[in-house]
Amino acid sequence: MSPAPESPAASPSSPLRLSPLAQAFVLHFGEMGSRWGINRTVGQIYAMLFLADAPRHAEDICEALTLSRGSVSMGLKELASWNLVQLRHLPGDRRDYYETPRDVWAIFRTLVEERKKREIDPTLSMLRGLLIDPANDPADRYAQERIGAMHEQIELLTDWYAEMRRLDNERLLQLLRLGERVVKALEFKDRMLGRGKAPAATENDDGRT
Amino acid sequence: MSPAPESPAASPSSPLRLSPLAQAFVLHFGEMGSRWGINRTVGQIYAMLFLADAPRHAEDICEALTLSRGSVSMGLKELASWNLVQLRHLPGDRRDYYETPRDVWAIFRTLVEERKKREIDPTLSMLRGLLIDPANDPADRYAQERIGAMHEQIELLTDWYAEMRRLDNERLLQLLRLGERVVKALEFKDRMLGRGKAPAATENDDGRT
DNA sequence: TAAAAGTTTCAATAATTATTGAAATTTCAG
DNA sequence: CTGAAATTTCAATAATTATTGAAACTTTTA
Repeated sequence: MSPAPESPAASPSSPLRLSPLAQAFVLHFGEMGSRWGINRTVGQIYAMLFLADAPRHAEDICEALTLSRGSVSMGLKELASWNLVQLRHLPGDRRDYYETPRDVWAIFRTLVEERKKREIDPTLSMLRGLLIDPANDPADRYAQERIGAMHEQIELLTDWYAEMRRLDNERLLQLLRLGERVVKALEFKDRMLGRGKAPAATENDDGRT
Repeated sequence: MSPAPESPAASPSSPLRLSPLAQAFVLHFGEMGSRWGINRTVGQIYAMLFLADAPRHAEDICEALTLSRGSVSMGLKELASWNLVQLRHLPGDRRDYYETPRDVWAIFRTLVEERKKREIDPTLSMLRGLLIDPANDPADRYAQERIGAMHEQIELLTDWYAEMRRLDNERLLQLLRLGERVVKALEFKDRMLGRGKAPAATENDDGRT
């Protein structure tokens, strides 16, 4: 038994302490948070819920991560806005319980979708706006070309993404596993069409002229 | 004419003022910076260089964006660490000039590569570390399963990415344009193999039980 | 309808991150 | 070498963002 002298009969069933494994996982997510565009609190809450074998309520989270009630509430709100947590209710308990989707594919899809919404879509519409602006100064020809090229590229990618999004998990998996063979097929087709393109190994990318 | 009473003969050839088009573009990149994990200064410097029809030196950037010399130096250093700017030199001028790669595909590749390095690789090795840790408490069985699932998924994606990275621009383009047809082929193959999977349209994703 | 149990908000404050500009450093021509 | 022209560093400060916790709010039950 661990002789932890904490409020003895405080919470009937909550696992106040995280295992060392969970602890390490949670801390990493907290640290990475800033690189992923979320804050430490949000990263930790997500990590904890991801590992939990059952939905958790806010008080559980406060205790396990030693965060204030307010922080947890805001963190959960943010995770909800990312569609990364779902609300659950237990019979005979009116507290809000939270869990993360258990399907890692679903999580991945959600992340990509949300990042697209926040990081790409606004830029895409800004670019469109600039390109159709009637106040087109011919002196800006070069800049307009550059903006057009950027717009075209992003649109190509988002169109492809829209296509891929329609696939279910199983087909997406098939496609990923096909990876190498898709490349081979393209190279073959290319050769058949007579284009003598080189094998395109790890491209020489250094800055020399 | 705009009667801007600024140092009349200050810099001989530098285009101090950005056009309204460039201005809008630069401001947007500054604002989006925080969502992309860079700061406003860095976003603005990149945007300005992206639109420039020739390499620019630091002083140019200071004037065009009204930033301090120090900020610009640090911003350029950061962009260099992302491989998003290249150093250039003009004959008879010992100042450092900077430009962005003009190929939008190269930029895209660089961005993906760098984000992977910073946002995914560290997590992947952390997960590996946790999974092979000899101090495996059997009580953590569920958490270990979850961590394993996450690791597997990320590895699947990074392996696929490694495959795709080997393609040259032209083949990547082909692949993107193929998008829809790849899906069709998979669906067809599936049907031939007797699996009666439904058409898998925009998945029903709402949180109801 | 009131009390209880829970959740959210938000102003204050802590912590972090960005920016400046003066000083140190580097580079190169003479 | 020396001095001028450029770049970089870094301590100070400004700006932003995260976190807390008390008060306001909501929902449910008695």
